[in-house]
Amino acid sequence: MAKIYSGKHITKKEVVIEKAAFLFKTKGYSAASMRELAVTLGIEAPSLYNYIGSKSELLQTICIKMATAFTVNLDIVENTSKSIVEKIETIIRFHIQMMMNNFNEVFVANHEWKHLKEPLLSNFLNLRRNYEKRLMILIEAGVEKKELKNINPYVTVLTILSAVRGLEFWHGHKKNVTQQVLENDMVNQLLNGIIH
Amino acid sequence: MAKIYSGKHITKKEVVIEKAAFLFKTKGYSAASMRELAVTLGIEAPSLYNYIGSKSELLQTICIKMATAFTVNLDIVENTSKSIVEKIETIIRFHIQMMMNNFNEVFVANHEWKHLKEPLLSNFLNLRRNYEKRLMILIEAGVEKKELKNINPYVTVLTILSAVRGLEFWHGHKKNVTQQVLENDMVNQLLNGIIH
DNA sequence: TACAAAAACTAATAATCGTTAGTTTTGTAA
DNA sequence: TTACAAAACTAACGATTATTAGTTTTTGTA
Repeated sequence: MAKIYSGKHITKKEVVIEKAAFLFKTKGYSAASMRELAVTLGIEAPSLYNYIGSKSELLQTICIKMATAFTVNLDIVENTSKSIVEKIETIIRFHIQMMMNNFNEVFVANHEWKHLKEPLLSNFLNLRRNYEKRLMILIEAGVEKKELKNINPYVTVLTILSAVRGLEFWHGHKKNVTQQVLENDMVNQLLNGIIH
Repeated sequence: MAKIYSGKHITKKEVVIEKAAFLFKTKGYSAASMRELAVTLGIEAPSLYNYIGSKSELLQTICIKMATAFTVNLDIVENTSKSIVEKIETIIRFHIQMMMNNFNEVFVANHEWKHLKEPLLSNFLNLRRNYEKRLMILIEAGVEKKELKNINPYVTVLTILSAVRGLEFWHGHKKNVTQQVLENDMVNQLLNGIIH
């Protein structure tokens, strides 16, 4: 049993997924070839099929894994006794941390989901829609309790998710700002604005 | 001279670019085929080359056109006598309007630029970097004049641009919110925050 | 050391890609 | 009506794609 990689209980299939995420992020799903993926693993392309079923299965795994991670976190946050504002802040910080620690996979889920095949495409979009809906309900509750201004919940969710998603650009400019400053300032701008 | 389309002084090449932008947005640059583009124009693929030089030329045209549009707008805003906050608001609103009126092309420039070939890739990235830098200088001036809080200019620019970019998701949910509400609420959240 | 399974390989498939060459059709202007 | 150019066509190219089949090598275990 030749191992292409060995370390910290990680299965070989997981290594393939990891490298695939990097490749899909870098070149885009369609432009990324199985031959190129194989090279990064030091094997020939057909050998990949000892670990995976198909190229699109790789994309599926990545996308569903990320969607599930965010959903699970939301489950947890919803069941805490924090204030609405604190809950929102917690969620924003989770997004930022996911962006830091699972950059490639988050990026792929954000950018390449459109290449998913049915029925997984619908599956993924449903997960995302439900997630957004639950965030909107949270915002609405905040408005009701006067914790938040009387703003449109949809626009608010859209703005928050988009801003956080934009951290993909920061990834190339880490020198400019530390992660702590970034996290705090972004949370601050989204919750408190920038005007003095 | 058979015309594939005729209307409002638009050249045939411009129609090709328009349809290409839609296709690149929908399927992604790599997954979009010239044969498919040709079908949307009612011609065969080789006939496209009567109007354009190559597939990648189409992407180039779209990306540079958008980058230039934003730069030109910034030139104009910088030379007005508005306050810093007003300038930022004007820029945000321009981004939102571009997202509305040139959705396909803005989307492509935002998502598919990585498939540009050198030296146009560097060219495009330079335009974008310069744009961001000028926005940062604007923010810094705002902090200096005490118009803005003492926030990190880089994070602020990142947050604003990302939030505005996220309007691509709104495009599929127009029913939920009118453009006016969206524009006002987003400007408001970015400048004033959401906390009461 | 022998055996079985895991994991690599080579060779080849059918499909699709952007693009070129060469030819025919179409439309306009003289 | 004739002539020319624009714009369409068909046929085909070489390259690349994901994937399969079949075979050999490697590896862990008995």
